Amino acid sequence: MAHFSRVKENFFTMVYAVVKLIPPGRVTSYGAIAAYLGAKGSARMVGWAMNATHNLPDVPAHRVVNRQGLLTGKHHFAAPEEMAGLLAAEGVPVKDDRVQEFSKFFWDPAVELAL
DNA sequence: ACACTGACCACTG
DNA sequence: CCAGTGGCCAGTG
Repeated sequence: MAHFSRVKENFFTMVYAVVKLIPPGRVTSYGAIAAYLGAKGSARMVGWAMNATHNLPDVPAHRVVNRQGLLTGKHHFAAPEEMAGLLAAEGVPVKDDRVQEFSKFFWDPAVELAL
């Protein structure tokens, strides 16, 4: 499943695929996903892709935060508190819209899905 | 058809 | 060390 680079899929599709693979209780960053997809500078696009998901249940956008562990996308959720709530429910400590011990819960696709 | 923007990140000066 | 800017893709005005 980790051969997205091989396949010429749409960026959005690849982003969705990676996000879907994020295990519960873990979080990753836009940049990490972009880097894994081989598009380092497209971190912005990753967030955009999430926006395109709107509210797809299969795409846990709440597990995707920025490099600082900040819940930058919470504003785009149905309810701003929903993002932090979902993370907290999975065991990820969130305080003041920021993931505590971010490095500890960070899930890097380039490492976890390492080939 | 052009330009700007957007849930970002890393490199320069 | 803080500030500025470039870069990537796609959608919208």
